[in-house]
Amino acid sequence: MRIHFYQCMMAYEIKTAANILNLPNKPATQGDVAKAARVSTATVSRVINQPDSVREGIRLRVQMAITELDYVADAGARALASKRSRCIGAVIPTLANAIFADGIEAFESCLNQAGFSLMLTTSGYDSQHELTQVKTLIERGVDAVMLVGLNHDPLIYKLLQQRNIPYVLTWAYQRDCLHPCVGFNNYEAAKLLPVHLTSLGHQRFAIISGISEANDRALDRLNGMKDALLAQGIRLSKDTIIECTYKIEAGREACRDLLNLPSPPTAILCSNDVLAAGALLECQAGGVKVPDQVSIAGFDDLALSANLTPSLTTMHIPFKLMGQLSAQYLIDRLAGASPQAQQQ
Amino acid sequence: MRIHFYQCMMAYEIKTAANILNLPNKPATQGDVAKAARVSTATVSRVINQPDSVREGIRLRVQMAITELDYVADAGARALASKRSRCIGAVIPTLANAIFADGIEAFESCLNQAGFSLMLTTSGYDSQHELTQVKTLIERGVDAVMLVGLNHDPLIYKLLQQRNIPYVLTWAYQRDCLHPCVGFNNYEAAKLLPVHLTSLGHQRFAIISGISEANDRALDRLNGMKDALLAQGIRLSKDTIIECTYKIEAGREACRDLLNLPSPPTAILCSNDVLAAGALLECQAGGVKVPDQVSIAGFDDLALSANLTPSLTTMHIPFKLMGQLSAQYLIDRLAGASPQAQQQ
DNA sequence: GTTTATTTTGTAAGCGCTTACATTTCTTAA
DNA sequence: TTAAGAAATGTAAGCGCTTACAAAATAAAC
Repeated sequence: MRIHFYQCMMAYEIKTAANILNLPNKPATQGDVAKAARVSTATVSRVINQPDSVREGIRLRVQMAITELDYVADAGARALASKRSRCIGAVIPTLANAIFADGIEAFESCLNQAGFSLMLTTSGYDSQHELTQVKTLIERGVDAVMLVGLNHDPLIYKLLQQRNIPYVLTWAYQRDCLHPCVGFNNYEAAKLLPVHLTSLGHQRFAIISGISEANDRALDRLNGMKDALLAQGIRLSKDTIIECTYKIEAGREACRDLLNLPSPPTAILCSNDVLAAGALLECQAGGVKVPDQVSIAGFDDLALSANLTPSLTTMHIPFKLMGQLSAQYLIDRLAGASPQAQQQ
Repeated sequence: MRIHFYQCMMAYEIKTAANILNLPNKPATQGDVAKAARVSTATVSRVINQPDSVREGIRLRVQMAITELDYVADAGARALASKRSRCIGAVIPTLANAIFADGIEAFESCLNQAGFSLMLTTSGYDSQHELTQVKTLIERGVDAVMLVGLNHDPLIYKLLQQRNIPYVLTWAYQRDCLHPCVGFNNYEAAKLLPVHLTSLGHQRFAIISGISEANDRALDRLNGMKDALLAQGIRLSKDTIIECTYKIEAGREACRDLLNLPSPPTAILCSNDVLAAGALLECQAGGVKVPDQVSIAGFDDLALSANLTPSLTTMHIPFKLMGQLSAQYLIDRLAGASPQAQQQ
């Protein structure tokens, strides 16, 4: 049951004492600080950017003036003069999927610690929109870019390389990828699920996949599952492979369709945990016993998955780590290093 | 069951033909475009910022030159000269909670359509960290800021007002709030849940709440529930109110503790759906019948909630709308308007 | 106490854009 | 046709910072 309360309230433009106070003095500039501390602007700049190069007495004087005047450096001027915005852009398909939300959280946290800010955009799984978003990020002057997945409009690479903007692909990995990437091999990982389930004796399979067009991760997972089944001599008919959006309702619906087939599957492979959770919940709602009548496997290892009853068989993916490593790679690149590939 | 595959792979620094091509020509400037189109830089600027003020012939010539040269305006220079970064900052507690992820997605999408980019940071429910993040956003030169909840370090307001940076508080609403806010009244909304459940005849209640310290939404919800119960003559003992983090495991654990009480509750009120889902799943796992033995109510109306069996009683919250309205408010403010408060 | 090497600080030239203002070009009406 | 007004374009002055380079202050060596 769903209770509704206020839809949404707004309160705007309240006049407070504080609001009235804010009219006057425009923000202090570096010049103001310099004057107050009786030094040149160059010295103020040094105190901010390379404090060790300024003698202690003067440094303290400048820092005091900075505090005194509430000085905050102007980002635009700084970026213009230094050619660095200290912002890193990311384009992810959507925040609605927890795997991106978690990964981005770790990504942002790393950037933050290194003194960078995150500019975040979403593509909605649309590669043309992704291109637009990359262009926007470039216009905003980001120092580096993070993208999800391996397949992107070639123009994206061209634009980034032209401007010498470091980038990293993540959430996926391919040994011979032409671009720096951080992730794992979705195809190989997906092959493990059918192996596990056939070892339990299952013969009649079905797959609930994400939309494989324009989502290389979904496609790789789908192909991995299909190929692993083929290797066991199992070929899926068309009606046992359903593609749908990554929504729990979609997973339920797909599962319902599968269970209504003349000869329903005994094992349902899902290309992510949201779909798998949907399938599992549909079974519960429909009184279908899991895993007695049907086994369900997912992919991603969401927090939810372990807490369902029965808990979901799923493929664990280290999203946080991926976010951290991607961030670290870009940070290292911007620091002038050439990070070495490694496996963790 | 959880299957592990590769932890995480990385491939870096692959040399490709494309990589080698990118050495030369530094990006074109407005001056280059001006020269190519045989106009002044002012005209180029106008073509970009107020195309209608340039005659068609020249406009086309300039646009052609822009395309030809792959010209992208320098964000820093633009911000410096125009005093506008076209970036809006947001500080949210965490992306791990779907309600923020969804709201932010809508927020970003609105900003995007209006030509703004989102700079996103997280505070981890720590108000001092939130202050730091706001400072960082100011340093990055954001044009406006969005914050979650009503209670913030006063210094945050001071900093924003000093620099005349518009801001909006969201995810919460209070009639006499001194700051622009978009949201709903968590206290009043939370009062409705006990009302509903007492009307079903429940008498023994328990509450699973988020950490109320440093989270005004959680506190308001908790107080709303307690007060509504008190109004019905029901006073909760200390051991029937559990505060925990917004994690599904925490919800399960809390639920387990509650069910093990000498006189367990027949109704459990949870201050969000993640906790409620945890509680519900714990009951399922423990064979406790819902709603026969215990009723569970949540808050937020996550996609998951409607799909559990039985589905969760929950309070619907219009997160997307809140994100959209917050974005619109800030956009309007930046456009010079004084948006009028309204209720949707 | 000089002279020289070293470190610290100041000077000033941009960075690439926007925009007020001056100038030119085009309309329009007499 | 021409003068006046309107519209389009150009000129050039910043915006606030970083950073070569020059100058000054300090330390080291003689």
